[in-house]
Amino acid sequence: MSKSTRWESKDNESKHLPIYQHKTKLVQAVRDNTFLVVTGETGSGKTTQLPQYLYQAGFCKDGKIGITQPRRVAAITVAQRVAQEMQCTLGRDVGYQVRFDDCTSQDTAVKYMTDGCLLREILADPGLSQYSVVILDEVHERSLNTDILLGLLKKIFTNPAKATKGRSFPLKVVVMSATLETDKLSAFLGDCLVFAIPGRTFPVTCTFGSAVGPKDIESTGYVKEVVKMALDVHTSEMAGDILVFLTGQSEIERACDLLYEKAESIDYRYDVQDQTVEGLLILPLYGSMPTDQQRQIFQPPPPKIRKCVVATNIAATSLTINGIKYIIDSGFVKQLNHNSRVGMDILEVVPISKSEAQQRAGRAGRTSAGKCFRIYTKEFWEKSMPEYTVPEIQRTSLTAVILTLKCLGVHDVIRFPYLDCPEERFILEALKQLYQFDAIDRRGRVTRLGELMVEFPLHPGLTRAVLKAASLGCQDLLLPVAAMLSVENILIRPGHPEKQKEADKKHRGLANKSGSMNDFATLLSVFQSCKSSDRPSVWCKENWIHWRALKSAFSVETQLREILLRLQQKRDFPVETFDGNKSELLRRCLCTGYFTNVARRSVGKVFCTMDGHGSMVHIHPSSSLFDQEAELNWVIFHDVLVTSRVYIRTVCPIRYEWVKDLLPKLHEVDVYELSSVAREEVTDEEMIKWENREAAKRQPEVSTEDVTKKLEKRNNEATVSDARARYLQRKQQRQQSKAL
DNA sequence: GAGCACTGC
Repeated sequence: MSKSTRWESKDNESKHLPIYQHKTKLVQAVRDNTFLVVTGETGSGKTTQLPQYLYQAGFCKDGKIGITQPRRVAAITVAQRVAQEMQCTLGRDVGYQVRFDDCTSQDTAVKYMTDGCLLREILADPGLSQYSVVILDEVHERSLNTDILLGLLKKIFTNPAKATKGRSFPLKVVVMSATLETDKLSAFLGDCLVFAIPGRTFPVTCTFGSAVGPKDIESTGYVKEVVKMALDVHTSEMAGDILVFLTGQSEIERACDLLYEKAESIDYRYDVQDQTVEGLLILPLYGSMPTDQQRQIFQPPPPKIRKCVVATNIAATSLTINGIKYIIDSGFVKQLNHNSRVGMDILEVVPISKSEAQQRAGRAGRTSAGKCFRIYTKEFWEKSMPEYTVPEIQRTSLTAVILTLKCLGVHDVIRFPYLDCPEERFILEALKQLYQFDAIDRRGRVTRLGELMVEFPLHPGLTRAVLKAASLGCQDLLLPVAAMLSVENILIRPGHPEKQKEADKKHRGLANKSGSMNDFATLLSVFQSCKSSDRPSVWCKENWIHWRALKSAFSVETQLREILLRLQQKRDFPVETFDGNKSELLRRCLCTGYFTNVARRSVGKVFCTMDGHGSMVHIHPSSSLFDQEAELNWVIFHDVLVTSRVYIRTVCPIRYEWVKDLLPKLHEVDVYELSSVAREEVTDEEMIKWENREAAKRQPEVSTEDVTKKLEKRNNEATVSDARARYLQRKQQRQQSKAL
């Protein structure tokens, strides 16, 4: 008996899914078209069923079916469910692949994976020769990797030679999305067929409030307002759990405190149609919360108790809580925006988009009809909320992505088919940075170093430092540091002042233990101390270190080490010797990747960045260099944090001589010249002309003193001061509301 | 003198 008939005969609930009646037509549509857009809201069954239909229809005869997801858990859980439905062992016919966890085999025909994994696969096999069907799921979420995949798949078919290279059967591409902007998707893919499948969710009625209007974008009054609304719902609505959307940990904790206070003072004994609600169970939920505490959220509440979860956006897509009937929407979210004018990422509280508001509301209609209470006015909805969230590709630093594209042979990264084009200056900034890191040459072609760099799942600067260390034979110094910098924050700083003091003291102890006033060295020391400890989790607890984060740093370090080993086994891996002072080795390696993040002491405690923006920055108080006056004139830093000031974090003192030869590179390239190079293959003659012109333009040697002075004159760009001003305003409001 | 959401390789 063939496998497919075995599955066909299996009568289960999948036959009752909305997608089931469209099975034949859907399979035919995939057969007849190269591109197909499938839309359907949650509950349509498209993610679990379509791959099975295609399998049964024989699409796996020549190749695999690959389905991408933006999140790891989704890839894993969906694969588990499909394996169960197909009655096969997970990892055989049906499997999944995510970072650190490859559950596939030679036989795997239906493979769920994260979008990042497929992107990595394309790097090794640009024609995706192993696949007969590629399905991109959750495309409406517009994750960076999914957007890039979408462009790459479109591009494959604009070049028929590439599309058929290495394969004897056609590649089919299915793009799955919620019913948003489907016309745009179809148009992008050459007006391809759109197949709509009805969803299976329950209606959610939405009401607007009166608390937050268009003028209140800067207000923090919404914390109080959501609390009031939650209590209203609790005392006047039928049984069913509440989910409140706020923006961050501290707000959530404040809201929970207020809820406890107020809930005790009201009479919440209430009867509605025999369903008695006697109490309220208040649960915070945010990403950095310990995992076991997060698990509590999923427990059904005790009888006659109503659950009220106060969460960040983590509850919008990543975690699904059963039994939610009421949503309270603050209308705000914390969003990381890259600003190319100042070369900084700024985390800001902004109004959500209308589509995001609908997504939040939808969380109330998964098991029965629900209600969504928006605390903002209809006017706020109309005037302050954008239609759609700006896709990640338009608000993030593109350095790593552009390198990936270049390595895939996409020379013209400006005219690459983006569903939504990033601003040109974002692309130019990325090119400039890649040039500064020697990942591409002046003609925009990937260098040998760039080819090595693309293999690492790290920021290119950090990768460059790792590669430098590897060529000097001291990778053991850099690999742990790179791993520690690419996981969640390692040092825990609790909310209570007493515990804060204790944690700070421990952290200062760890910094001193590392022997040098250097935050990177502290990270290395923490990594090594914990690794050699008998009971690492206990050690972490004692030292206020985030054990979950450190564990993932261990995995990252192992992965980086494996990648490096693989690259070193190839023939021409660079080897260098170091004739300086051994104690400087770590810092010297860091300089090769962080010379774009150099700051020089200006006046007093103020430092000035040397990246061409000349931003005024302060050392963050969590740094071991905070308040260290002596001899500290030049530093490199890992990142920037804009709050009440512009702070640099994870800092390390350096000597000017170490970056002297690298710094001119920061001012060498005119991005607009680079843009013309980016657009087209340039002939040798043109290149020579261009280089001559550049050389003529290049100014005579300028001393760094002059550069600094010039830069200090310029204020930080408006966006940074705006962000600071908004931050200060919020802070002031918080203090006022506390005083009241 | 400290106020950072979420996701991914």
